[in-house]
Amino acid sequence: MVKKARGVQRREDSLSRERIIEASIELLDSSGESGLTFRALAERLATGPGAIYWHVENKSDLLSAACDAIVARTMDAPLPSATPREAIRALALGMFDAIDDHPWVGSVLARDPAQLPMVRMLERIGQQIRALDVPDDAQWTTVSALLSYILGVSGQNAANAQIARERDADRSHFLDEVASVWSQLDPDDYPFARSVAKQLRDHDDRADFLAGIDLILLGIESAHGR
Amino acid sequence: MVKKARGVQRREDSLSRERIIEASIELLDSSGESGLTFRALAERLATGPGAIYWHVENKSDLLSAACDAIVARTMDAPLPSATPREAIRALALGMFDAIDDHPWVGSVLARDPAQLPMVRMLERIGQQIRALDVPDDAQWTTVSALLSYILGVSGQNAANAQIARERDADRSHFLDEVASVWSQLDPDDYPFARSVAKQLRDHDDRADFLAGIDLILLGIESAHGR
DNA sequence: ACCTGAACACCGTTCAAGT
DNA sequence: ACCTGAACACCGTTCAAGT
Repeated sequence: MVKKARGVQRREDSLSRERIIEASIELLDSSGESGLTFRALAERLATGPGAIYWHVENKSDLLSAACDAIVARTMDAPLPSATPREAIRALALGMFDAIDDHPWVGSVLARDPAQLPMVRMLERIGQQIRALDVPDDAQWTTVSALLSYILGVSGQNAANAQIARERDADRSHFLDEVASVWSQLDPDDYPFARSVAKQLRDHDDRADFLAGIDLILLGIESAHGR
Repeated sequence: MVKKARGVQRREDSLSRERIIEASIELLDSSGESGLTFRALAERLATGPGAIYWHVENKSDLLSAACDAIVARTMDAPLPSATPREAIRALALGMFDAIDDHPWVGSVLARDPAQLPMVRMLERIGQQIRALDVPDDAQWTTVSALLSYILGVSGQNAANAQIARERDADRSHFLDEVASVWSQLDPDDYPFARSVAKQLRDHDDRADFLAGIDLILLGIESAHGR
C-alpha cells in the first residue's frame, strides 16, 4: 500500500501529452502539415477526436509542442567544437538539417515567434556570440540577425520541400523548371535573374546556407575590431 | 460598329481578376489572413463563391496574386539613391515597410518560394550586387543570403503583428510580457536570454533589421577585397 | 462567356453522456 | 479523471442550372 505512488502510474497504452506529440510528429513527417488532423491523429491513437483535447489545448498548441520537441533535441546536442565561430556554424547547420528532415518545423517557426523554441535557439547562439567578444549592447542585434537568417532559409527550404512533395517528388527536376523559366524572362527587365539561372540550377542549398552564415560572421568580426 | 472593341469592354461593376485581387487585399489588410474566405469575398463583391472561380484558380492562386501585387508595387518604386549600398538598404527597407503594412505578405512569401514575387526581389537586389562588384560566381550566394535574411525578418515581423492583433492589439505590452518571461528563466539554463531581455524590451524592429542588413553588407565587402 | 447558389467533403472544436 | 463520438459552425471547391 504505497500512499504516494512513484510518479503517475498509468496503463501503458493510455493517452498522454507525450504520446500525442510523438504521434503528431510521425504524422507530420509522413504526410506533411496538412496530414495532421485531429481525426487522423485520433485514428492513429485508437481514440476519438475529443479525447485529444483533454491533453492538448488546441491545434496550435499541438504544433508548437511538436516543433519544440524537435528544436529542443537539436539545440541540446553536444558541441564538440573548439571556437565560437565553429560552434555557431554547427548550431546553424544543426537547425538546417533538422528542418530538412522535418520541413513542417520551418513553417511553424515562421509562424509563432518569441515562443519556447525561439528562446532555445537564442540562448544557444547567444552564448557563442558572447564568446566572440561582441560588446554587450550589440549582442541582441547580432543574435537577432543570425536567427532571422536561419529562420528565413529554413522557411524557404521547408516551402521548397513541401512543393517538391506536392508535385511528384523530384526536387532537381523542379529546380530545372524554375531555372528554365528564369532564363526565358525578358532580357531587358530581368537581366540578373537570367544570368544566375545557371547558378540556381547547380546550387547546393546547404552550402549556400553556410556561405550566408559565414558572410554574417565576417560582418560581425569586421564590425567589432578583429 | 467596331469589330474589334478596344480592349475588353465590360460593365463597370462586373467581376474581373483585378477587382477580385483588389478586394482580397482590402480583406487581408482589414481582417488578416483568416479573414480572406471565398464567402466573405463573394459578399463584398456582391456575388456567389462560385463566380470567383471563373477568374481565379483557387485560394493559393488568389493569395499569390495579392502578394505579388504588393511586391511589384514595392520593387517598382524608383530609387533615387546614389550608391549600390544605399540602394540595397532602400530596397530592403521598402520590403520591411510593405510587410509591416501588409503582414500577410510575409506569411505568403514564406510559403511559396521561387515564384514571381521572389524573382522581382532577386532581380532588383541582384542588379545592385552586380554594381557592388561582387564576382560572378559569388552573386547567387550573396543575393540569396540577403533575400533569406529579408524574408526571415519579414516572416517574423508578420507573425508578431498577427499575434499582437489576436490578443488585444498592444504590441509594446506584448513585448513587455515576453521580456518579463525571459528575465524569469532559470539563470543556469538561460543566462543569455536573461541578459538580453532588457534589449528585447527596448528594441526597434526596423533599426534591428537595418543593422542586420549592414552586417551582411559589411561581410560582403570584407569578403571581396574592399 | 459569365454568374448563381445549393451541395459535397472536409475541417477544428465543443459537449452531453458515459466509465 | 479521462474518454467517446455525435453535433456545430465553419471551410474550399464543384457543378448543374441559369442568363
